[in-house]
Amino acid sequence: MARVVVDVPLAHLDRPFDYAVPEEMAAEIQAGCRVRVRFAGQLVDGFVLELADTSEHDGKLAPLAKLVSAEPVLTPEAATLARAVAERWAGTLTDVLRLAVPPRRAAPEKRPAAKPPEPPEAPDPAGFGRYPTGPEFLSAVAEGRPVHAVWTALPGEDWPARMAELCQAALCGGKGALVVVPDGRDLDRLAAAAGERLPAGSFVVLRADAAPDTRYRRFLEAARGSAKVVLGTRAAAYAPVADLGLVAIWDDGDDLHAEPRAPYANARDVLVHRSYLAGCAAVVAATARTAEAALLVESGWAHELTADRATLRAAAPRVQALGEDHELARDPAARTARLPSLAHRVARQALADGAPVLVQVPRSGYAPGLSCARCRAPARCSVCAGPLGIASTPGPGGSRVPACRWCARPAATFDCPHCHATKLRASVVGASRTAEELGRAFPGAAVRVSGRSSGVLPSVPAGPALVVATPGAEPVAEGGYGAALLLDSWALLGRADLRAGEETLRRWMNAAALVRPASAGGQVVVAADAAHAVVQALVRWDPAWLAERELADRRALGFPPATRIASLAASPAALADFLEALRLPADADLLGPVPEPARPGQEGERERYLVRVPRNDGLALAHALTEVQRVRSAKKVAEHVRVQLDPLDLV
DNA sequence: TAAAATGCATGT
DNA sequence: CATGCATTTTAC
Repeated sequence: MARVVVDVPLAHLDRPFDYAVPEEMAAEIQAGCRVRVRFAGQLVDGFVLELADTSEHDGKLAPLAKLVSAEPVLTPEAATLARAVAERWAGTLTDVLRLAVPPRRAAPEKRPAAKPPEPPEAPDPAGFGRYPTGPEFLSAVAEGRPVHAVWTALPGEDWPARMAELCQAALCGGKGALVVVPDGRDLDRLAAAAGERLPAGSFVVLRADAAPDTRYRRFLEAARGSAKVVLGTRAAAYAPVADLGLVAIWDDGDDLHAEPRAPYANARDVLVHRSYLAGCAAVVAATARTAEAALLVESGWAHELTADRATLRAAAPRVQALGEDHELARDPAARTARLPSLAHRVARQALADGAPVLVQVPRSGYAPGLSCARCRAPARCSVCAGPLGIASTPGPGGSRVPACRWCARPAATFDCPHCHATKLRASVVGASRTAEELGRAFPGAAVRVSGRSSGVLPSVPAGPALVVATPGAEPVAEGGYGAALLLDSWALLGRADLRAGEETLRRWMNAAALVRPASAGGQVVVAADAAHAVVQALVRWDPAWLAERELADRRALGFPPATRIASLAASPAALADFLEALRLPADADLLGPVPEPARPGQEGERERYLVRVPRNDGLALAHALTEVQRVRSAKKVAEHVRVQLDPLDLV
């Protein structure tokens, strides 16, 4: 008898069904195999969850229609994890399994399983030598102890190397390891570092954009245990890893870690839960720190893996806020680019030292620019002459106040210096336009652009050049940047988002971490008001302080991670019906409804409710939501209600 | 897409 | 109120 999870999307059928195992399959079949079964008349795909002698079902069992493959691709550990994720995020096991197991390909299965390479030597503890508890942590991982850390990487840290050393520690102790990073570029760096430290064939790289055969082949190498280290992007959080000893995530605040498909689980939370199920070590790592990571520390689940202040001072660049320096550069060339004088001085000095300069600018489209409605000249800040822009999302009260993208000062009124018109119009100013302007401010300097539209550069060589990049697309500079100008203060003011402060510091620090230490002349200029807490956190290089503050603020406001919030989105009628059936936990608050912005492919009015419960009632809330989805699915209600737990876009 | 359950018109 | 046929529902 085989217990099978069938690939149907209906919530009320999200449970195992028992099938008889025909004689001819009995020898080959095992838990984790793909099968096809006749289900309500149709042939559907499924996975064998387990083989058992007796069935709870009291009708007669239908036989399995086909054993698709004898390869056990859904390991018991992955099945348990997927079930837990479905439960916690009020989704179905089937939805999670679609992320967890890549589509089958016949060719890679024919290749014989390779023998796992011999374990490597223990890693050099010097890599983590700058963190007081680093070498100790590394040996705990090697000994297979379930230690948990929030690792705050030093600026300039070669984090791929450190992650590879953690994997090396797990391997030398006979264990496997799993590291999840936000994007393909980070994965390339991590894979290169792993290649230098881990035996050939001991690790695989799982990426969503790989060819289907490649993807399945690498997945099989992990499932068969021939590669005991898995490096990948968010879906790799579910990858099978033999003898899992360590899970790790890099830059947990990056929203690429949030899965956009149901049930919308976040890679950090999946890995934290996985480390609990597997009883293994866990590392939540970043240059900055999220409120969620701060809670892991505060609750005692993780200890801090951080350097002391003296080490930090030696590694960090000098950071200055634009502050009261409103003065435009005296240099005539700089005046045409209208760069604040401090930023201009710092950049010029770095270029003169023969070093590249990083300029972080807002993502185009994220914040459209503004120009004079009459003469179409770009609108400038009256204080620092930076470009004016308008928030892509309305601020508090629904207002859309134009503000400076460099110094973040709001521009309540506009008086065009050329034609004295007072009306503004939207215009698109991308990174390339900024690059052009900057090129004129620094004649002779090479200008390179790295962004989504122009292409993301993985790295730039040493030598004087201006490197204009959007957040998350900053190339690594050989030898480090001499300076960085952070002109993306937009996120601070332009977003009413709950995570705006934390996200701003994350972007700034990820860019500033690529700059040389102050002792080697490294300088950072941030175009924002020095009085702001986020700016202070950057100047003092104290991400833990800001994260604790953020956590306290969210506790005061009743937002995650201090609470758990579910978002329910659908038409008003469907929501009324859903809420009618919903049996909320006792301490739940219902907030809303608010209008939901229309999305492509959706018609009709949509709105959204939020349901808030104390953190400890999160599972009870998820269960209540799942129950309603089951009832609606069984009643064949046509309209789907989108349920998201702890969504990132809370306001 | 197969079997079972249910609905419904028809004839006694 | 059986009977036969069509439609809907179930789901192993």
